[in-house]
Amino acid sequence: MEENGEKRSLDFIRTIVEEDNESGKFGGRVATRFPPEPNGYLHIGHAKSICLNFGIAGEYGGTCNLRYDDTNPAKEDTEYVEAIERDVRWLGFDWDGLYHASDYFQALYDHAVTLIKAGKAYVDSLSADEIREHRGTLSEPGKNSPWRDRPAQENLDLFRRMKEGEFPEGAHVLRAKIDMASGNINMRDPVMYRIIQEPHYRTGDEWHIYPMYDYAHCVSDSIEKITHSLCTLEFEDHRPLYDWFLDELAVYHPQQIEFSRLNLNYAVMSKRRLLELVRDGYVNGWDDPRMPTISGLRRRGYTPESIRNFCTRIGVTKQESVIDISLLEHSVRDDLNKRALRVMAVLNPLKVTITNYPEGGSEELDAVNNPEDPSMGTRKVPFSGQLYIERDDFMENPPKKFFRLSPGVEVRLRYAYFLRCEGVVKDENGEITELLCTYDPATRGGDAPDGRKVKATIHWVSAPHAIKAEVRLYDRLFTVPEPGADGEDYKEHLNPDSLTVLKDRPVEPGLADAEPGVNYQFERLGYFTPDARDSKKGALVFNRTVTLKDSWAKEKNKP
RNA sequence: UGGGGCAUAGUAUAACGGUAGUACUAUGGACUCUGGAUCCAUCAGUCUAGGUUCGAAUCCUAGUGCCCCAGCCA
Repeated sequence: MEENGEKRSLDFIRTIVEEDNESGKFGGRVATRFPPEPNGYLHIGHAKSICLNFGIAGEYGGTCNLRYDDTNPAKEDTEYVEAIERDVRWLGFDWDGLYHASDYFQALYDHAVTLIKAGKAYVDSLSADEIREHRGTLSEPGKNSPWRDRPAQENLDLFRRMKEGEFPEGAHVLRAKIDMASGNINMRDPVMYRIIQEPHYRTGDEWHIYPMYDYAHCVSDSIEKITHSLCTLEFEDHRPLYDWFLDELAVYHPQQIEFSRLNLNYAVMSKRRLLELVRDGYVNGWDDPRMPTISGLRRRGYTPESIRNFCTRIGVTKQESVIDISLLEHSVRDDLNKRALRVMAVLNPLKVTITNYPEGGSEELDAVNNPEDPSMGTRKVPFSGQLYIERDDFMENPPKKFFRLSPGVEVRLRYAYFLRCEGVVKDENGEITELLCTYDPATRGGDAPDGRKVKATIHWVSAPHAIKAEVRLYDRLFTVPEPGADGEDYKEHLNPDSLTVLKDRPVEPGLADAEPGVNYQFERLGYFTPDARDSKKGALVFNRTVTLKDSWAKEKNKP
C-alpha cells in the first residue's frame, strides 16, 4: 500500500479489490456495475454508488456496466431510463456495457428450470397471505408449504404454463427450496418468480412471469462476469442467498460487498418520498432545484466535479452515517470559486443618485471576470450617475461593526469609484427610497491617488443600463435535520420558505446572453446559473446554487 | 428474546500493536477592490468494564447502544 513513498489510505472496498488483484482471485480482472431500477430519478445517493463503481473500474483498469434492474414492469418506465443515462453521462462517466436484467429473462428462465429439475425449486400455490403466515417470524421458524414436495415434472409443467400466461396474478409462484427454519428470513424458501400480467417497457407482453431481485441480480452479475458486486448495507442479509443461487447453478461467482448508503441531513432520499414530493406537487418535478436528485442539482447549478469531489470526501465505509449538507455546499463553493464568472447583480435594490456625476453621462469601466483565474480576462461594465445598490449595504444608523455605506461614510463601488452618502430620501412612511451620494472622480477604477482607504467595497448596477431578471432563491427543503425521524410525517417538516422568487431584479447588461450550464458568481451574493427550463433571452431566470459564506450575517445575528 | 451488521471530536473519515491525523462545521485572528477566496490559530474524539502486552483505537473476554431483515419491491 505504498506508492511513491507516500502512504495511500484506501477504503475497505478498494483494499479488497487490491488484495484480490494480488491473489489473482479474478485473474487480476476488475468488473463492476451500476444497477439502478428505472423507477425513479437518480439522486445524490446514487452518485455515491456511481462514483464508487465507475471510479474503481477506472482506477484498476477494469470495466463498469450500466445495468437496469428492470424486473418489475409495474413500476418501471422508459422516462426513467433516459433520465438515468443522461445523469450518469453528465456526472462524467461512460459505461462499458449497457445491459438490462430483461436481456437475461430467457437465461434466467432456463436456469430456473435447471433448479427445478435438481429439486431446488418448486411451484407454490399458496396465496400471498398464506406464504406470509408460513414464513414464521423473526424469532420463530417458518413451516413448509404443502406444495414444497411437488414432483419436478409437475413443477416444470406449472412453471411453463405460468410463463405462458395461463394463470392470474397470485395463483402460483416459483420458490427456491432452501430452509424454512433458517434464522435468515431471506433463506426461507424465497420467491424466485411471480406472475405479473402487465406489459414490460422492453419485452412487452412476451413474459407473464418476472424474476425477483435476489434471483435476477446475482445471475445477471454472473452473466456479465462482474468481479465485485457493490451494494448497500440492507442487502447484507441477502448475500447468503446471492451465493446460494450461484453455487447451486455452479456458474461464475462474483463477490458481493456492502457499504453504507449516503444520507444527507435536511433532505429525504428514499425513492418513495422523492416520488411523493413530485407526484403530489410539493416540488415542481424531479429536477426541481430543491431536490437532491442529480437532475435537480444540475438545474440548481451544481457541477459534476463538485458532486464527484463530494463523493470522494465522504468516503466509503460500513458505518451508518448522515452527512452534513454543509459539506455538499462546501464542495460546490470550492469548485465554483475557481470557475464561475463574476458579475454584478442587485437582489434587493436601493436607488442611488450621484449628485456630482455629469448629468446624463455614462462610461465603461473594466471589471475582472475571475480573480481566481486571470486567464478568464476582463469585461466592460457601464457606469452612470443612477445606480442600484443592495439595500442591505446601507444603514442609516449603523451598529459598531457595520462597515458598509451609511451617512457620511465612504465606501468603494466595486471596480468604479469611492462613494460617499450625503443624504437619505424617504417616503411618507419613513421608508428609505433613495440615497443621494457624491463620488470622487479621482478614484476611477477603485483606488485613491492620495492613498486613503475605505473599509468596504459594495456591488452595484447602473440603473439606465441594467437589464431585469427573475432570481430564484433556494433554501433547504426541510426545516429539521432528519425529516420524519420521530415517526412523524416528513412532510410536516417541509420548509415553507424553500423557494423565494424575486422578479425584475437589475443585473449587469452583459448577462443578456447568459445560457444555462454556465455558472456565475453574483459578487458578494452567491453562485447563480440560468434556469435550464425557464430562462430565455429577454426573460432571464437565475437559480441560486448556493450563497457565498457571509461573515456579516453571522456577526449580525450575534446577541 | 432468530439472523445479519456497525461503534474514533458536533458531522464524516484515517491510523492495520508504537506520537490519535485530515476534512467539514464552529470560534478567534491576519490579509483583501467580493465581510468571498486564501492563510494562521483554537475548541473538540477512541461506547463501557475487565484482560494480554514494555506499549492497545487496533488483540482477547463480557457488556451496552444503534441500524437492517418477517414484499409475490429493489
